[in-house]
Amino acid sequence: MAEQPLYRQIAEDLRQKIESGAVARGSQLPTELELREQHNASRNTIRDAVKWLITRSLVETRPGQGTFVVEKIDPYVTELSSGSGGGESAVYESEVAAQSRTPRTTVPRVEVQQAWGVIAAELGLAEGSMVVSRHQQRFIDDRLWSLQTSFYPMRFLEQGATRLIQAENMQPGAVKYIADTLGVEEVGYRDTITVRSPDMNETTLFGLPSDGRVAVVEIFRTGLDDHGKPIRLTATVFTADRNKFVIRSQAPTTVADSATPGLRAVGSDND
Amino acid sequence: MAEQPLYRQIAEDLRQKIESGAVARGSQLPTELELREQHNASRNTIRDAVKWLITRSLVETRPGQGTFVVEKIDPYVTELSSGSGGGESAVYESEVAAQSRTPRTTVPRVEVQQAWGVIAAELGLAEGSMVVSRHQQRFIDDRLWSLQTSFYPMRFLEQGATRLIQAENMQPGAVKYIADTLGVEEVGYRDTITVRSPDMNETTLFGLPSDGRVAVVEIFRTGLDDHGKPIRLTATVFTADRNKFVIRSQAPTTVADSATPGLRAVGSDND
DNA sequence: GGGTATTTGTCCGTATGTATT
DNA sequence: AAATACATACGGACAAATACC
Repeated sequence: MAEQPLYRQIAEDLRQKIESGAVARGSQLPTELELREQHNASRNTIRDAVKWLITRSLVETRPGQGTFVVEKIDPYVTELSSGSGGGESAVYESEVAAQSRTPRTTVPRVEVQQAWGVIAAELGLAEGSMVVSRHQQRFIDDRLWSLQTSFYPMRFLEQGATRLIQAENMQPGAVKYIADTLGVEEVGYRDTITVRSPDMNETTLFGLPSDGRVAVVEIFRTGLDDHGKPIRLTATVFTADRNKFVIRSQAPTTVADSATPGLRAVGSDND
Repeated sequence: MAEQPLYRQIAEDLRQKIESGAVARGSQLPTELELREQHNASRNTIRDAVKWLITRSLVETRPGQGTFVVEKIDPYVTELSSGSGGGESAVYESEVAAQSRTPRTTVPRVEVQQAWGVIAAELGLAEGSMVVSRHQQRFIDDRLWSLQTSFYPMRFLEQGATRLIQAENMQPGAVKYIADTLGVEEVGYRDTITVRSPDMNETTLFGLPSDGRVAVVEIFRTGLDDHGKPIRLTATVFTADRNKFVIRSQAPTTVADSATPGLRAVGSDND
Protein backbone atom coordinates (compact mmCIF):
# COMPACT_ATOMS: atom_id res chain seq x y z
CA MET A 1 0.00 0.00 0.00
CA ALA A 2 1.65 3.16 -1.19
CA GLU A 3 1.62 6.04 1.20
CA GLN A 4 -0.73 8.83 0.36
CA PRO A 5 0.72 12.19 -0.64
CA LEU A 6 0.76 14.74 2.12
CA TYR A 7 -1.89 16.95 0.61
CA ARG A 8 -4.22 13.97 0.36
CA GLN A 9 -3.63 13.08 3.99
CA ILE A 10 -4.49 16.60 5.02
CA ALA A 11 -7.53 16.60 2.76
CA GLU A 12 -8.75 13.30 4.18
CA ASP A 13 -8.31 14.60 7.69
CA LEU A 14 -10.41 17.64 6.90
CA ARG A 15 -12.96 15.56 5.05
CA GLN A 16 -13.36 13.28 8.02
CA LYS A 17 -13.86 16.26 10.30
CA ILE A 18 -16.51 17.65 7.98
CA GLU A 19 -18.44 14.45 7.39
CA SER A 20 -18.35 13.42 11.02
CA GLY A 21 -19.86 16.75 11.89
CA ALA A 22 -16.90 17.94 13.93
CA VAL A 23 -16.93 20.97 11.68
CA ALA A 24 -20.42 22.31 11.16
CA ARG A 25 -21.96 22.94 7.76
CA GLY A 26 -21.52 26.51 6.73
CA SER A 27 -18.84 27.17 9.29
CA GLN A 28 -15.41 28.48 8.50
CA LEU A 29 -12.37 26.28 8.28
CA PRO A 30 -9.10 27.43 9.83
CA THR A 31 -7.23 29.81 7.56
CA GLU A 32 -4.50 28.53 5.32
CA LEU A 33 -1.86 29.88 7.64
CA GLU A 34 -3.44 28.17 10.65
CA LEU A 35 -3.71 24.88 8.78
CA ARG A 36 -0.13 25.33 7.73
CA GLU A 37 0.98 25.28 11.34
CA GLN A 38 -1.45 22.57 12.43
CA HIS A 39 -0.25 20.15 9.78
CA ASN A 40 3.30 21.35 9.57
CA ALA A 41 3.19 21.80 5.82
CA SER A 42 3.74 24.65 3.42
CA ARG A 43 0.89 26.91 2.44
CA ASN A 44 0.89 25.57 -1.12
CA THR A 45 0.43 22.04 0.15
CA ILE A 46 -2.47 23.20 2.30
CA ARG A 47 -3.90 24.84 -0.76
CA ASP A 48 -3.61 21.58 -2.72
CA ALA A 49 -5.54 19.84 0.03
CA VAL A 50 -8.23 22.50 -0.02
CA LYS A 51 -8.43 22.26 -3.80
CA TRP A 52 -9.05 18.56 -3.47
CA LEU A 53 -11.95 19.29 -1.16
CA ILE A 54 -13.24 21.98 -3.49
CA THR A 55 -13.46 19.62 -6.47
CA ARG A 56 -15.57 17.35 -4.30
CA SER A 57 -17.86 20.21 -3.36
CA LEU A 58 -17.11 19.82 0.33
CA VAL A 59 -15.79 23.32 0.89
CA GLU A 60 -15.69 26.62 -0.91
CA THR A 61 -13.29 29.52 -0.64
CA ARG A 62 -14.23 33.16 -0.49
CA PRO A 63 -11.41 35.54 -1.28
CA GLY A 64 -10.71 37.83 1.61
CA GLN A 65 -12.86 35.80 3.98
CA GLY A 66 -11.75 32.23 4.25
CA THR A 67 -12.68 28.65 3.49
CA PHE A 68 -16.14 27.43 4.38
CA VAL A 69 -17.90 24.10 4.57
CA VAL A 70 -20.62 24.03 1.93
CA GLU A 71 -24.21 23.97 3.03
CA LYS A 72 -26.27 20.93 2.30
CA ILE A 73 -28.88 21.71 -0.32
CA ASP A 74 -32.17 19.88 -0.63
CA PRO A 75 -32.67 19.39 -4.32
CA TYR A 76 -35.63 20.79 -6.13
CA VAL A 77 -37.71 18.03 -7.67
CA THR A 78 -38.88 18.26 -11.26
CA GLU A 79 -41.52 15.94 -12.62
CA LEU A 80 -40.72 14.90 -16.17
CA SER A 81 -43.75 12.73 -16.77
CA SER A 82 -46.28 15.51 -16.70
CA GLY A 83 -48.41 13.41 -19.00
CA SER A 84 -51.56 15.47 -19.15
CA GLY A 85 -50.00 18.82 -18.47
CA GLY A 86 -50.54 21.70 -20.78
CA GLY A 87 -47.44 23.70 -21.49
CA GLU A 88 -44.27 23.27 -19.54
CA SER A 89 -44.49 26.65 -17.91
CA ALA A 90 -47.92 25.97 -16.50
CA VAL A 91 -46.66 22.76 -15.00
CA TYR A 92 -43.64 24.59 -13.76
CA GLU A 93 -45.63 27.27 -12.02
CA SER A 94 -48.01 24.90 -10.32
CA GLU A 95 -45.23 22.56 -9.29
CA VAL A 96 -43.11 25.31 -7.90
CA ALA A 97 -46.06 26.69 -6.01
CA ALA A 98 -46.75 23.24 -4.62
CA GLN A 99 -43.33 23.23 -3.05
CA SER A 100 -44.23 26.61 -1.55
CA ARG A 101 -41.66 28.58 -3.38
CA THR A 102 -42.10 31.58 -5.59
CA PRO A 103 -41.76 31.07 -9.34
CA ARG A 104 -40.89 33.79 -11.80
CA THR A 105 -40.26 33.69 -15.51
CA THR A 106 -38.62 36.27 -17.70
CA VAL A 107 -40.27 37.56 -20.81
CA PRO A 108 -39.08 35.35 -23.64
CA ARG A 109 -36.31 36.44 -25.91
CA VAL A 110 -37.53 35.49 -29.36
CA GLU A 111 -35.24 34.96 -32.32
CA VAL A 112 -35.37 33.53 -35.77
CA GLN A 113 -32.27 31.53 -36.45
CA GLN A 114 -30.85 28.62 -38.34
CA ALA A 115 -31.02 25.13 -36.89
CA TRP A 116 -27.86 23.08 -36.74
CA GLY A 117 -26.84 19.79 -35.21
CA VAL A 118 -29.16 18.39 -32.59
CA ILE A 119 -31.75 21.08 -33.13
CA ALA A 120 -32.15 20.27 -36.79
CA ALA A 121 -31.89 16.56 -36.16
CA GLU A 122 -34.49 16.47 -33.40
CA LEU A 123 -36.91 18.61 -35.37
CA GLY A 124 -36.41 16.52 -38.48
CA LEU A 125 -35.28 19.54 -40.47
CA ALA A 126 -32.46 20.01 -42.91
CA GLU A 127 -29.30 21.57 -41.53
CA GLY A 128 -29.59 25.31 -41.65
CA SER A 129 -33.37 25.47 -41.76
CA MET A 130 -34.93 28.47 -40.13
CA VAL A 131 -36.57 28.05 -36.76
CA VAL A 132 -38.14 30.30 -34.17
CA SER A 133 -36.45 30.13 -30.80
CA ARG A 134 -38.00 31.34 -27.59
CA HIS A 135 -35.65 31.63 -24.66
CA GLN A 136 -36.66 32.12 -21.05
CA GLN A 137 -35.01 32.18 -17.68
CA ARG A 138 -36.99 30.61 -14.90
CA PHE A 139 -36.46 31.59 -11.32
CA ILE A 140 -37.39 30.12 -8.00
CA ASP A 141 -37.30 32.47 -5.05
CA ASP A 142 -35.40 34.98 -7.17
CA ARG A 143 -32.66 32.53 -7.86
CA LEU A 144 -32.10 31.31 -11.41
CA TRP A 145 -33.34 27.78 -11.59
CA SER A 146 -33.36 26.82 -15.24
CA LEU A 147 -32.72 28.10 -18.73
CA GLN A 148 -35.23 27.06 -21.31
CA THR A 149 -35.15 27.47 -25.05
CA SER A 150 -37.86 26.18 -27.32
CA PHE A 151 -37.47 25.82 -31.08
CA TYR A 152 -40.34 25.73 -33.54
CA PRO A 153 -40.12 25.04 -37.25
CA MET A 154 -40.63 28.11 -39.41
CA ARG A 155 -43.53 26.48 -41.21
CA PHE A 156 -45.80 27.07 -38.21
CA LEU A 157 -45.24 30.77 -38.55
CA GLU A 158 -45.91 30.67 -42.26
CA GLN A 159 -49.07 28.73 -41.63
CA GLY A 160 -50.43 31.39 -39.37
CA ALA A 161 -49.13 30.87 -35.87
CA THR A 162 -47.80 34.38 -35.81
CA ARG A 163 -47.84 34.81 -32.05
CA LEU A 164 -44.82 32.53 -31.92
CA ILE A 165 -42.56 35.44 -32.73
CA GLN A 166 -44.05 37.77 -30.18
CA ALA A 167 -41.92 38.33 -27.15
CA GLU A 168 -44.52 37.67 -24.51
CA ASN A 169 -45.53 34.80 -22.35
CA MET A 170 -48.07 32.58 -24.01
CA GLN A 171 -50.26 31.74 -21.15
CA PRO A 172 -51.86 28.43 -21.96
CA GLY A 173 -48.55 27.48 -23.57
CA ALA A 174 -47.14 27.69 -27.05
CA VAL A 175 -47.92 24.06 -27.74
CA LYS A 176 -51.58 24.63 -27.02
CA TYR A 177 -51.50 27.76 -29.16
CA ILE A 178 -50.18 25.77 -32.13
CA ALA A 179 -52.86 23.17 -31.58
CA ASP A 180 -55.60 25.78 -31.46
CA THR A 181 -54.31 27.75 -34.41
CA LEU A 182 -53.11 25.06 -36.77
CA GLY A 183 -54.77 21.93 -35.46
CA VAL A 184 -51.41 20.30 -34.95
CA GLU A 185 -51.62 18.46 -31.68
CA GLU A 186 -48.75 17.21 -29.61
CA VAL A 187 -49.67 13.70 -28.56
CA GLY A 188 -46.36 12.61 -27.16
CA TYR A 189 -42.78 13.55 -26.66
CA ARG A 190 -39.29 12.19 -26.33
CA ASP A 191 -36.96 13.38 -23.60
CA THR A 192 -33.20 13.09 -23.85
CA ILE A 193 -31.22 13.69 -20.68
CA THR A 194 -27.53 14.46 -20.74
CA VAL A 195 -25.05 15.69 -18.19
CA ARG A 196 -22.26 17.98 -19.24
CA SER A 197 -20.02 20.81 -18.04
CA PRO A 198 -21.57 24.25 -18.08
CA ASP A 199 -20.45 26.76 -20.67
CA MET A 200 -19.27 30.18 -19.65
CA ASN A 201 -22.70 31.72 -20.09
CA GLU A 202 -24.36 29.15 -17.87
CA THR A 203 -21.61 29.47 -15.30
CA THR A 204 -22.22 33.17 -14.85
CA LEU A 205 -26.00 33.03 -15.06
CA PHE A 206 -26.35 30.26 -12.52
CA GLY A 207 -23.58 31.66 -10.39
CA LEU A 208 -21.71 28.38 -10.54
CA PRO A 209 -18.12 28.08 -9.37
CA SER A 210 -15.96 29.30 -12.19
CA ASP A 211 -13.86 26.17 -12.26
CA GLY A 212 -16.73 24.27 -13.81
CA ARG A 213 -16.83 21.38 -11.38
CA VAL A 214 -20.59 21.57 -11.04
CA ALA A 215 -22.21 19.90 -14.01
CA VAL A 216 -25.48 20.86 -15.64
CA VAL A 217 -28.28 18.59 -16.72
CA GLU A 218 -29.70 19.30 -20.13
CA ILE A 219 -33.05 17.89 -21.10
CA PHE A 220 -34.24 17.96 -24.67
CA ARG A 221 -37.95 17.45 -25.04
CA THR A 222 -39.09 16.80 -28.59
CA GLY A 223 -42.82 17.13 -28.99
CA LEU A 224 -44.43 14.81 -31.50
CA ASP A 225 -47.70 14.93 -33.36
CA ASP A 226 -49.90 11.93 -34.04
CA HIS A 227 -47.73 10.90 -36.96
CA GLY A 228 -44.65 10.92 -34.77
CA LYS A 229 -43.44 14.03 -36.52
CA PRO A 230 -41.55 16.56 -34.42
CA ILE A 231 -43.42 19.73 -33.55
CA ARG A 232 -41.02 21.51 -31.28
CA LEU A 233 -37.84 21.05 -29.34
CA THR A 234 -37.47 22.41 -25.83
CA ALA A 235 -34.04 22.41 -24.27
CA THR A 236 -33.89 23.02 -20.55
CA VAL A 237 -30.73 23.37 -18.54
CA PHE A 238 -30.55 22.80 -14.78
CA THR A 239 -27.64 22.75 -12.39
CA ALA A 240 -26.86 19.18 -11.45
CA ASP A 241 -26.22 19.90 -7.81
CA ARG A 242 -29.60 21.25 -6.76
CA ASN A 243 -32.09 19.38 -8.88
CA LYS A 244 -33.43 15.91 -9.25
CA PHE A 245 -35.95 14.50 -11.64
CA VAL A 246 -38.84 12.14 -11.26
CA ILE A 247 -40.57 10.14 -13.94
CA ARG A 248 -43.72 8.18 -13.40
CA SER A 249 -44.66 5.38 -15.74
CA GLN A 250 -48.32 6.26 -15.59
CA ALA A 251 -50.49 9.25 -14.97
CA PRO A 252 -50.50 10.06 -11.26
CA THR A 253 -54.21 9.56 -10.75
CA THR A 254 -53.74 8.32 -7.22
CA VAL A 255 -51.27 10.88 -6.02
CA ALA A 256 -53.18 11.20 -2.81
CA ASP A 257 -51.30 8.56 -0.85
CA SER A 258 -47.95 9.70 -2.10
CA ALA A 259 -45.79 12.08 -0.18
CA THR A 260 -46.21 14.61 -2.94
CA PRO A 261 -48.28 17.56 -1.83
CA GLY A 262 -51.30 18.34 -3.92
CA LEU A 263 -50.64 20.64 -6.80
CA ARG A 264 -52.00 24.04 -6.09
CA ALA A 265 -52.37 26.02 -9.25
CA VAL A 266 -50.97 29.45 -8.80
CA GLY A 267 -53.00 32.27 -10.25
CA SER A 268 -51.02 34.05 -12.90
CA ASP A 269 -50.18 36.77 -10.47
CA ASN A 270 -47.77 39.13 -12.12
CA ASP A 271 -46.33 39.57 -15.56
CA MET B 1 -13.26 44.36 -18.21
CA ALA B 2 -10.84 42.85 -15.78
CA GLU B 3 -7.87 41.10 -17.26
CA GLN B 4 -7.83 37.35 -16.93
CA PRO B 5 -5.08 35.70 -14.88
CA LEU B 6 -2.22 34.37 -16.90
CA TYR B 7 -3.03 30.72 -16.33
CA ARG B 8 -6.55 31.32 -17.57
CA GLN B 9 -5.31 33.04 -20.69
CA ILE B 10 -3.05 30.10 -21.42
CA ALA B 11 -5.88 27.68 -20.69
CA GLU B 12 -8.24 29.53 -22.99
CA ASP B 13 -5.65 29.55 -25.71
CA LEU B 14 -5.24 25.80 -25.43
CA ARG B 15 -8.98 25.27 -25.22
CA GLN B 16 -9.50 27.25 -28.36
CA LYS B 17 -6.88 25.17 -30.15
CA ILE B 18 -8.54 22.00 -29.02
CA GLU B 19 -12.11 22.93 -29.82
CA SER B 20 -11.24 24.45 -33.16
CA GLY B 21 -9.57 21.21 -34.07
CA ALA B 22 -6.11 22.70 -34.42
CA VAL B 23 -5.03 20.03 -31.95
CA ALA B 24 -6.47 16.65 -32.82
CA ARG B 25 -8.46 14.56 -30.38
CA GLY B 26 -6.26 12.04 -28.67
CA SER B 27 -3.08 13.77 -29.69
CA GLN B 28 -0.44 14.91 -27.30
CA LEU B 29 -0.09 18.48 -26.12
CA PRO B 30 3.34 20.06 -25.90
CA THR B 31 5.10 19.12 -22.68
CA GLU B 32 4.97 21.45 -19.72
CA LEU B 33 8.47 22.65 -20.41
CA GLU B 34 7.65 23.39 -24.04
CA LEU B 35 4.50 25.26 -23.06
CA ARG B 36 6.54 27.13 -20.50
CA GLU B 37 8.71 28.56 -23.26
CA GLN B 38 5.87 29.13 -25.71
CA HIS B 39 3.87 31.21 -23.24
CA ASN B 40 6.77 32.65 -21.35
CA ALA B 41 5.43 31.54 -18.00
CA SER B 42 6.68 29.38 -15.20
CA ARG B 43 6.04 25.70 -15.15
CA ASN B 44 3.68 26.01 -12.19
CA THR B 45 1.55 28.47 -14.10
CA ILE B 46 1.44 26.10 -17.05
CA ARG B 47 0.35 23.40 -14.65
CA ASP B 48 -2.45 25.63 -13.34
CA ALA B 49 -3.65 26.09 -16.90
CA VAL B 50 -3.54 22.36 -17.56
CA LYS B 51 -5.42 21.70 -14.32
CA TRP B 52 -8.12 24.05 -15.49
CA LEU B 53 -8.44 22.04 -18.69
CA ILE B 54 -8.43 18.80 -16.74
CA THR B 55 -11.38 19.82 -14.59
CA ARG B 56 -13.27 20.47 -17.79
CA SER B 57 -12.37 17.05 -19.14
CA LEU B 58 -10.64 18.54 -22.14
CA VAL B 59 -7.26 16.96 -21.50
CA GLU B 60 -5.75 14.28 -19.33
CA THR B 61 -2.23 13.81 -18.06
CA ARG B 62 -0.32 10.55 -18.06
CA PRO B 63 2.72 10.51 -15.82
CA GLY B 64 5.86 9.81 -17.77
CA GLN B 65 4.09 10.37 -21.09
CA GLY B 66 2.56 13.76 -21.39
CA THR B 67 -0.71 15.64 -21.65
CA PHE B 68 -3.29 14.41 -24.10
CA VAL B 69 -6.50 15.73 -25.56
CA VAL B 70 -9.33 13.49 -24.43
CA GLU B 71 -11.11 11.44 -27.02
CA LYS B 72 -14.65 12.32 -27.84
CA ILE B 73 -16.92 9.60 -26.56
CA ASP B 74 -20.23 8.88 -28.16
CA PRO B 75 -22.52 8.31 -25.24
CA TYR B 76 -24.34 5.09 -24.77
CA VAL B 77 -28.09 5.63 -24.88
CA THR B 78 -30.35 4.08 -22.28
CA GLU B 79 -34.06 3.95 -22.73
CA LEU B 80 -35.85 4.62 -19.44
CA SER B 81 -39.38 4.20 -20.69
CA SER B 82 -39.21 0.47 -21.36
CA GLY B 83 -42.93 0.46 -20.82
CA SER B 84 -44.05 -3.13 -20.94
CA GLY B 85 -41.78 -4.45 -18.22
CA GLY B 86 -39.97 -7.67 -18.91
CA GLY B 87 -37.10 -7.24 -16.51
CA GLU B 88 -34.48 -4.58 -16.74
CA SER B 89 -31.67 -6.97 -17.60
CA ALA B 90 -33.58 -8.43 -20.53
CA VAL B 91 -34.14 -4.96 -21.87
CA TYR B 92 -30.52 -4.19 -21.21
CA GLU B 93 -29.24 -7.17 -23.16
CA SER B 94 -31.42 -6.62 -26.17
CA GLU B 95 -30.72 -2.92 -26.20
CA VAL B 96 -27.02 -3.35 -25.94
CA ALA B 97 -27.07 -5.97 -28.64
CA ALA B 98 -29.08 -3.61 -30.82
CA GLN B 99 -26.27 -1.11 -30.63
CA SER B 100 -23.96 -3.93 -31.74
CA ARG B 101 -21.96 -4.09 -28.59
CA THR B 102 -21.35 -7.02 -26.32
CA PRO B 103 -23.19 -7.08 -23.01
CA ARG B 104 -22.08 -9.03 -19.97
CA THR B 105 -23.44 -9.20 -16.48
CA THR B 106 -21.81 -10.54 -13.36
CA VAL B 107 -23.49 -13.12 -11.20
CA PRO B 108 -25.45 -11.21 -8.59
CA ARG B 109 -24.08 -10.68 -5.13
CA VAL B 110 -27.04 -11.35 -2.89
CA GLU B 111 -27.30 -10.04 0.65
CA VAL B 112 -29.88 -9.65 3.34
CA GLN B 113 -29.51 -6.31 5.01
CA GLN B 114 -31.31 -3.53 6.79
CA ALA B 115 -32.92 -0.74 4.83
CA TRP B 116 -32.17 2.84 5.80
CA GLY B 117 -32.86 6.21 4.36
CA VAL B 118 -33.99 6.31 0.75
CA ILE B 119 -34.17 2.54 0.51
CA ALA B 120 -36.64 2.25 3.36
CA ALA B 121 -38.51 5.36 2.26
CA GLU B 122 -38.89 4.29 -1.36
CA LEU B 123 -40.01 0.80 -0.39
CA GLY B 124 -42.42 2.16 2.18
CA LEU B 125 -40.76 0.20 4.96
CA ALA B 126 -39.83 1.19 8.47
CA GLU B 127 -36.23 2.23 9.01
CA GLY B 128 -34.12 -0.83 9.67
CA SER B 129 -36.45 -3.34 8.03
CA MET B 130 -34.79 -6.31 6.42
CA VAL B 131 -34.52 -6.42 2.66
CA VAL B 132 -32.90 -8.65 0.08
CA SER B 133 -30.37 -6.87 -2.08
CA ARG B 134 -29.09 -8.18 -5.38
CA HIS B 135 -26.08 -6.40 -6.78
CA GLN B 136 -24.74 -6.75 -10.29
CA GLN B 137 -22.11 -5.15 -12.44
CA ARG B 138 -23.06 -4.71 -16.07
CA PHE B 139 -20.46 -4.49 -18.76
CA ILE B 140 -20.43 -3.37 -22.33
CA ASP B 141 -17.55 -4.57 -24.45
CA ASP B 142 -15.77 -5.69 -21.27
CA ARG B 143 -15.88 -2.21 -19.83
CA LEU B 144 -17.91 -1.55 -16.71
CA TRP B 145 -21.01 0.31 -17.75
CA SER B 146 -23.29 0.37 -14.75
CA LEU B 147 -23.69 -0.84 -11.20
CA GLN B 148 -27.12 -2.08 -10.32
CA THR B 149 -28.55 -3.01 -6.95
CA SER B 150 -32.12 -4.14 -6.45
CA PHE B 151 -33.84 -4.26 -3.09
CA TYR B 152 -36.84 -6.44 -2.30
CA PRO B 153 -38.86 -6.44 0.91
CA MET B 154 -38.26 -9.47 3.09
CA ARG B 155 -41.94 -10.36 3.02
CA PHE B 156 -41.61 -11.69 -0.52
CA LEU B 157 -39.11 -14.23 0.70
CA GLU B 158 -41.33 -15.24 3.59
CA GLN B 159 -44.26 -15.62 1.22
CA GLY B 160 -42.38 -18.11 -0.90
CA ALA B 161 -40.27 -16.25 -3.43
CA THR B 162 -37.20 -18.10 -2.25
CA ARG B 163 -35.22 -17.77 -5.44
CA LEU B 164 -34.68 -14.13 -4.56
CA ILE B 165 -31.80 -15.05 -2.30
CA GLN B 166 -30.11 -17.32 -4.79
CA ALA B 167 -27.02 -15.86 -6.33
CA GLU B 168 -27.84 -16.52 -9.94
CA ASN B 169 -29.26 -14.58 -12.80
CA MET B 170 -33.04 -14.78 -12.91
CA GLN B 171 -33.62 -14.99 -16.58
CA PRO B 172 -37.08 -13.64 -17.16
CA GLY B 173 -36.32 -11.15 -14.42
CA ALA B 174 -36.92 -11.01 -10.71
CA VAL B 175 -39.99 -8.85 -11.12
CA LYS B 176 -41.61 -11.45 -13.35
CA TYR B 177 -40.58 -14.16 -10.91
CA ILE B 178 -42.37 -12.38 -8.08
CA ALA B 179 -45.43 -11.94 -10.25
CA ASP B 180 -45.45 -15.64 -11.17
CA THR B 181 -44.80 -16.86 -7.65
CA LEU B 182 -46.84 -14.49 -5.53
CA GLY B 183 -49.20 -12.91 -7.99
CA VAL B 184 -47.88 -9.47 -7.18
CA GLU B 185 -47.64 -7.62 -10.44
CA GLU B 186 -45.66 -4.51 -11.15
CA VAL B 187 -47.96 -2.22 -13.07
CA GLY B 188 -45.89 0.91 -12.94
CA TYR B 189 -42.81 2.52 -11.55
CA ARG B 190 -41.33 5.79 -10.46
CA ASP B 191 -37.84 6.83 -11.53
CA THR B 192 -35.77 9.34 -9.64
CA ILE B 193 -32.70 10.70 -11.36
CA THR B 194 -29.91 12.41 -9.47
CA VAL B 195 -26.39 13.48 -10.33
CA ARG B 196 -23.69 13.29 -7.69
CA SER B 197 -19.96 12.78 -7.22
CA PRO B 198 -18.78 9.20 -7.29
CA ASP B 199 -17.69 7.56 -4.08
CA MET B 200 -14.30 5.90 -3.83
CA ASN B 201 -15.70 2.50 -4.74
CA GLU B 202 -17.34 3.77 -7.89
CA THR B 203 -14.23 5.73 -8.81
CA THR B 204 -12.08 2.61 -8.84
CA LEU B 205 -14.66 0.30 -10.42
CA PHE B 206 -15.45 2.66 -13.28
CA GLY B 207 -11.84 3.71 -13.61
CA LEU B 208 -12.78 7.32 -13.19
CA PRO B 209 -10.18 10.03 -12.62
CA SER B 210 -9.33 9.98 -8.98
CA ASP B 211 -10.02 13.65 -8.51
CA GLY B 212 -13.72 12.99 -8.78
CA ARG B 213 -14.52 15.54 -11.45
CA VAL B 214 -16.62 13.08 -13.45
CA ALA B 215 -20.05 12.80 -11.90
CA VAL B 216 -22.26 9.75 -11.83
CA VAL B 217 -25.93 9.51 -12.58
CA GLU B 218 -27.96 7.48 -10.15
CA ILE B 219 -31.39 6.29 -11.11
CA PHE B 220 -33.76 4.85 -8.56
CA ARG B 221 -36.59 2.85 -10.02
CA THR B 222 -39.35 2.00 -7.60
CA GLY B 223 -41.67 -0.66 -8.92
CA LEU B 224 -45.31 -0.33 -7.90
CA ASP B 225 -48.17 -2.80 -7.79
CA ASP B 226 -51.73 -2.00 -8.75
CA HIS B 227 -52.35 -0.38 -5.37
CA GLY B 228 -49.39 1.91 -5.85
CA LYS B 229 -47.51 -0.01 -3.20
CA PRO B 230 -43.75 -0.37 -3.74
CA ILE B 231 -42.54 -3.79 -4.79
CA ARG B 232 -38.87 -3.26 -5.33
CA LEU B 233 -36.25 -0.58 -5.62
CA THR B 234 -33.54 -0.77 -8.26
CA ALA B 235 -30.65 1.67 -8.00
CA THR B 236 -28.46 1.96 -11.06
CA VAL B 237 -25.31 4.03 -11.29
CA PHE B 238 -23.83 5.25 -14.58
CA THR B 239 -20.93 7.52 -15.31
CA ALA B 240 -22.26 10.88 -16.39
CA ASP B 241 -19.73 11.38 -19.15
CA ARG B 242 -20.54 8.44 -21.38
CA ASN B 243 -24.25 7.92 -21.01
CA LYS B 244 -27.43 9.64 -21.93
CA PHE B 245 -31.01 8.72 -21.28
CA VAL B 246 -34.13 8.78 -23.35
CA ILE B 247 -37.69 8.75 -22.17
CA ARG B 248 -40.66 8.39 -24.45
CA SER B 249 -44.07 9.52 -23.34
CA GLN B 250 -45.70 6.60 -25.05
CA ALA B 251 -44.78 3.21 -26.37
CA PRO B 252 -42.71 3.49 -29.54
CA THR B 253 -44.44 2.73 -32.79
CA THR B 254 -43.50 -0.93 -32.58
CA VAL B 255 -45.97 -1.66 -29.85
CA ALA B 256 -49.37 -2.03 -31.50
CA ASP B 257 -50.74 -2.79 -28.08
CA SER B 258 -53.91 -0.78 -28.16
CA ALA B 259 -54.13 1.36 -31.21
CA THR B 260 -55.45 4.62 -29.87
CA PRO B 261 -56.98 4.35 -26.45
CA GLY B 262 -57.30 7.44 -24.39
CA LEU B 263 -54.38 9.26 -25.87
CA ARG B 264 -54.20 12.20 -23.62
CA ALA B 265 -54.16 15.22 -25.81
CA VAL B 266 -51.49 17.45 -24.44
CA GLY B 267 -52.92 20.76 -23.54
CA SER B 268 -56.49 19.55 -23.66
CA ASP B 269 -57.29 20.30 -20.11
CA ASN B 270 -55.56 20.81 -16.88
CA ASP B 271 -55.72 22.48 -13.51
C1' DG C 1 -14.60 57.51 2.04
C1' DG C 2 -10.02 55.97 3.39
C1' DG C 3 -6.82 53.06 5.57
C1' DT C 4 -5.39 48.82 7.45
C1' DA C 5 -5.37 44.04 8.63
C1' DT C 6 -6.74 39.57 7.13
C1' DT C 7 -7.32 36.00 3.80
C1' DT C 8 -7.30 33.89 -0.46
C1' DG C 9 -5.48 34.21 -5.50
C1' DT C 10 -1.74 34.27 -8.65
C1' DC C 11 2.98 33.61 -9.99
C1' DC C 12 7.59 32.64 -9.60
C1' DG C 13 11.73 29.53 -8.54
C1' DT C 14 13.61 25.21 -6.99
C1' DA C 15 14.17 20.44 -5.54
C1' DT C 16 12.93 15.75 -5.38
C1' DG C 17 9.88 11.74 -6.21
C1' DT C 18 7.50 8.55 -9.38
C1' DA C 19 5.85 6.56 -13.61
C1' DT C 20 6.80 5.43 -18.33
C1' DT C 21 9.47 4.55 -22.24
C1' DA D 1 20.09 1.99 -16.74
C1' DA D 2 18.99 6.33 -18.56
C1' DA D 3 16.00 9.82 -20.24
C1' DT D 4 11.64 12.01 -20.20
C1' DA D 5 7.53 13.90 -18.16
C1' DC D 6 4.34 14.57 -14.74
C1' DA D 7 3.52 14.75 -9.31
C1' DT D 8 4.54 16.51 -5.00
C1' DA D 9 6.43 19.84 -1.86
C1' DC D 10 8.91 23.61 -0.33
C1' DG D 11 9.88 28.65 -0.25
C1' DG D 12 8.81 33.57 -1.33
C1' DA D 13 6.45 37.79 -3.30
C1' DC D 14 2.76 40.54 -4.64
C1' DA D 15 -2.21 41.23 -6.03
C1' DA D 16 -7.09 41.25 -5.09
C1' DA D 17 -11.10 40.82 -2.25
C1' DT D 18 -13.19 41.51 2.03
C1' DA D 19 -14.11 43.20 6.66
C1' DC D 20 -13.59 46.52 10.06
C1' DC D 21 -12.37 50.74 12.17
